[in-house]
Amino acid sequence: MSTSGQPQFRYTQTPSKVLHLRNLPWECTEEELIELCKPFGKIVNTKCNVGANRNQAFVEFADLNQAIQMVSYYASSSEPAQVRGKTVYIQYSNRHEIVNNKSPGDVPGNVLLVTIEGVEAGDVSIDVIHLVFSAFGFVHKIATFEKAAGFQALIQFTDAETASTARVALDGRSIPRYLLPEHVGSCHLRISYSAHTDLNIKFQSHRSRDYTNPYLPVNPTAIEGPVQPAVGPDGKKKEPESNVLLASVENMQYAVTVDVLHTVFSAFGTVQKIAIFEKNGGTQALIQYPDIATAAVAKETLEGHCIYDGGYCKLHLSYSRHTDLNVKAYSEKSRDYTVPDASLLAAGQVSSPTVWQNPQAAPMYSMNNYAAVPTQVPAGQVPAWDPAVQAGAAAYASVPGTFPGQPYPAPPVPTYVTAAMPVGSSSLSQGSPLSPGVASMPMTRPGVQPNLLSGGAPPPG
DNA sequence: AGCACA
Repeated sequence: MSTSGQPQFRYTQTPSKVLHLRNLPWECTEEELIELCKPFGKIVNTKCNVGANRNQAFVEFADLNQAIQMVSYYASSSEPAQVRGKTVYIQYSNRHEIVNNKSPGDVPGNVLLVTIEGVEAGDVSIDVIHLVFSAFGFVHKIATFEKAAGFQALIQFTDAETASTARVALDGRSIPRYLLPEHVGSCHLRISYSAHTDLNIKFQSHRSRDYTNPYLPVNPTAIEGPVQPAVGPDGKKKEPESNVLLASVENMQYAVTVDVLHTVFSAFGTVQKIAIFEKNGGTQALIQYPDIATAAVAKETLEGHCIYDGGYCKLHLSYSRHTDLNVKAYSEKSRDYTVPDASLLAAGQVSSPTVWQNPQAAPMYSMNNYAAVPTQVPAGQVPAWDPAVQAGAAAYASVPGTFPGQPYPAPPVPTYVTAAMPVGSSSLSQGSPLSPGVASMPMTRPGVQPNLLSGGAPPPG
């Protein structure tokens, strides 16, 4: 029994720089946590929304005495520690440092990632989002998209302070009912920070806005409506043509790289951009041509054909909804051949480990949100053929413009297969012919000759 | 209201 008047705890009471806080409101943000604790000392780390109910948190002070100050203060205070009116219980943690803190979404920035729970994309208009967030400061840009996590929006403010204010005020709150369709029940906002600092908005559309640039063109495809209008004149379902092709790769026994795709699709004209991504367990790619006509020819010619003999890497092509991909100029999974000094980029980025950004941000854009969002291709494995990539990159520096509008191509032969490479028939050979590294790159087994488009025309010669 | 994550 106790006669000391001090509360007895089942858990250790050894003082620690780290305090364990319980009974927090589940909406409690790091900012609120810091507000509560910083009068007692310098906070070097936090971890909030911990536990099944997300109602616990840890705060680490720079100095043990500061933690003791806080515990002592509230031990004798008549006013309990409170967050949002809830009494918060504070004790020493049984650990002495916070480890593994700070998921990327906790790192403050001027762009917020807002997840709107319990709604579909059509339920909350971009204007409503704009209205709600404009209460805290000038909203520069908004990009919205749908992910497995739900309907999400990136909101760009002027600075991290404004973003933080909005986050503190709105995280865990709901958009007012009168701004929503009647059928929407609750719609809580979950807000974290994005790693982005400046969104790349290409069009004003139902899914993205740039309020700093009223003259930004309206996207003719995006304005049509939510998803896939795709009805032909006869009322039959028909995907609208596009200069961007969506390729899905079936039976992918061999690596289908940006370089391979570039070689294959360049047979029909200038390939401007390529992005590779995973979807539903399969590999897909977006290939951007300058115009629909070129894309149409490529689509008709390549559909159902295989990149390699033996039925490997069979291509299925459709038109993408995108018209202009927003991809990294040079990454493992994407290429922008319209960037003038792609070779410099390549040289710089291939050797730079900082190419990959915030891994948490990546999944949100990794599927097919290339149009409205600064694309981050998910960090993949280091390619086994990395040296070949660099060799290939060198070759590609001369690629833009090397197929000047060649509208109806020669039969697509495997330009990267040494035996079949139409040297001299393509300006690819000028100055920097495809290196042996590129030529052999797709081969994972020496016994199998990549033979583009089996069933197509035989290679010349 | 009672100790994270790997």
